[in-house]
This record gives sequence, C-alpha cells and structure tokens, in this order.
Amino acid sequence: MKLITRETDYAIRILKAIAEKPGRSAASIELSKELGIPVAFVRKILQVLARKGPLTSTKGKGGGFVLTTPLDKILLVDIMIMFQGPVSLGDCLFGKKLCGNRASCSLRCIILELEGTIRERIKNVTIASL
Amino acid sequence: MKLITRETDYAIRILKAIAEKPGRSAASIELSKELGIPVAFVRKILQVLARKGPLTSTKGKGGGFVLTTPLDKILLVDIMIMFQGPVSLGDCLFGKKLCGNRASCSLRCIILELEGTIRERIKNVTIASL
DNA sequence: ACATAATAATACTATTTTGGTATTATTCAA
DNA sequence: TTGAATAATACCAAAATAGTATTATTATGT
Ligand code: FES
Ligand code: FES
Repeated sequence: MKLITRETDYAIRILKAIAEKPGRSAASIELSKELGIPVAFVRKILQVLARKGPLTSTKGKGGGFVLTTPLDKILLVDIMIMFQGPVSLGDCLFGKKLCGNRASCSLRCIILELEGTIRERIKNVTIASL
Repeated sequence: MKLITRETDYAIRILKAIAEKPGRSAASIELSKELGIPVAFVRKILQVLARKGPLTSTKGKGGGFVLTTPLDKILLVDIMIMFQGPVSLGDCLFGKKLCGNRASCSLRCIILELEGTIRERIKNVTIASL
C-alpha cells in the first residue's frame, strides 16, 4: 500500500530540480539526465504539471519549463491529487457493488477517521519542506 | 488506495458468517451461497484462515470449518497481515531501488508517523466489533 | 469395502492499476 | 526554413489483485 505513488514521487523531484535553476527554463532531456528518469516519462509528468499545476512551458529552441509558484507555496496534497486523485483509503465494496450498510458500519467509520487524520497531517506540507 | 483489500474484506465476512453457526461446522458451499462469493474463492480464503488463522477444518462428509477462537479475540490486523502483509504506507523507491536519503527524508518521516497512527488506531479492533 | 461429500493443495487465468514508450503534430527562434 | 524544443495522445508492459480450475486427499455413512 503506497501513500505516494511513483509518478507523484517523480513529480516532486522534478519540481525541486527545476527550482534549482532559477531564472531559466529547464528542458525535459536535461531533467531526465539529471534525475535518471526516462525522458518520455519525465515529459508525461511535466505535461500534467504544466496543465494543472505550478509551471508553464515554452516551446521551441531554448524552451522548457519554468515554475510559476515558489516551492513553499506548492502543497504536497495538490501534487498527490493531480497524479493519484483525492486521498482516500477506499470505499467498502462488496463484490463489485458499493456495500449496503455503509451508514452503520464501524469499519467504514474507522477508515473515514484515518482518512481524516492523514489529510489533516499532510494538509500543510509544502514541496519546499521535503 | 485501499486500507482493506477484497480478500481481507471477504475473510471478515466469512469469519462472521461461521460464528453465526455455533456448535457445527460450516461448509464452503454454504458460506459461498450465503455471502454470494464464488465458492472457489471462498475456499481459497478459508484455506489461508485454516492454515494461519483462527479456524480448523474437517474433511469428509459433514465436514467444514469451525472457529477455534471467538471473534472478540481475533484482531483485524492479524487478518489484514494474513492477506495483505504488514500495514505499511510504502518505502520510498527511486526508480527501482530503495532511495538513498532515507535517514534524513522528511517525507519518509511523515509516512512513518502516519503508519504508526494507523497501526495504533486499529491495534485493538477485533472482528467482533465490526 | 466403497461411493460420496467434503476439504487440501496448487497451478492457472483474468482484470485492473500502475509504470513506461512511441508517434505525430505544433511551436518558436536562430 | 530548419532544428530544437514541447503538446497531445495513443499505445504497450509489468505488477498486483481478483478469481478459476484441476487434481489429490480424507472422512463418513451404508
Ligand atoms: S461492510 Fe461495507 S461499509 Fe462496512
Ligand atoms: S526521498 Fe526517498 S526516503 Fe525520502
């Protein structure tokens, strides 16, 4: 069971790597080499970050990606949500369909509670702090 | 992300169903029909429970499975461990190998902390209480 | 003894999720 | 106008989970 998926993990590293090159744009090949992540995969992640997230891209020669938000304003949860969806410990399914006794189920209750704790704990964690 | 996997979920229901038939042994087909879980899958789960867990089986005509421990002595974690392994939120892997800066990593730290909270919370939860 | 009703053991298959590639189009600047 | 970059999207692979099938063994009632 993984709280942080590989894509999220890579996304964090990529953001940090870009932040280390202030004032100029970072090309995907450069990031790929630096981090040892396959270039095609880096691009895929960068695209998500560019579309939904805290960086912009410029095409063409000399192009690349630039942060639009400082790392200490980027929340870990937001990156997680981008790549893994909302933090959740799973709905109780019985067979393939949603389980009936959700309302009264104490296991569900525990799961929701734990979900809350996790959310609460990571709520304020920024990328800068990692 | 699922705290409880389907097998674990089924295992819990199966244990509860068996407990409702005190004094006699429950056959896998019976449990299968009652719970609507495919019989072959029920058997697979029962086998694990019989080998590592809180019930015994008797073969032959009139055979089946009997609880050896009352539900209020069976811990949820133990069932989880049987079917999913120890409660963990994942080791930080970089690429395919274990990440280097484990010692100083604050994300890892948060993850371990949350793991602890989860373990602490479910530590005393018995099957009877669900 | 023997047929039958049950589990035991284990190997196999299918589905889903995650991780990763490839391909083609577009854009910008020298 | 060419080449170095990203955009978009479709595709493929590996791993984890979910489920099936097959064969062997064991116990019991007759
Ligand atoms: S048994 Fe399904 S919500 Fe708990
Ligand atoms: S970056 Fe790997 S343990 Fe944190």
